[in-house]
Amino acid sequence: MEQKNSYEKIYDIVKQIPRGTVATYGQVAALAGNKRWARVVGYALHVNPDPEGIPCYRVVNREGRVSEAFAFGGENRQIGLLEADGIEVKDGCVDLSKYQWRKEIF
DNA sequence: AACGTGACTACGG
DNA sequence: ACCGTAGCCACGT
Repeated sequence: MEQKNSYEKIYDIVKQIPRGTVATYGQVAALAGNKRWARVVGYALHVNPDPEGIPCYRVVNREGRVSEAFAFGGENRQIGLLEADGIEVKDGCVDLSKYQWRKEIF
């Protein structure tokens, strides 16, 4: 018995985010099936059962701002990982215009 | 079963 | 342009 498609789908989307790219909650939610899942996406990442397989640090809000209540390691950890991916982070902000994943399809 | 909360987004004033 | 409120979905108490 599997958990459920909802969260699994969200995790699958996040896992598919290519290196050096970021995605917004709304985008992940839209790709998962419903844009209104933005909050659910946040919760799904909050429970983050596999932080090593699910790069939740590549998921940012609509502003391109990273989460304040980041879970595994701290926000500083997320910024470090993003920079390691080749993403420029400014005060916890990412330039979505340059790094947002497949924003074209949006 | 119902209310409240939350890593969100969008619209209105 | 900024701040406040509304909408949506899932989970915990």
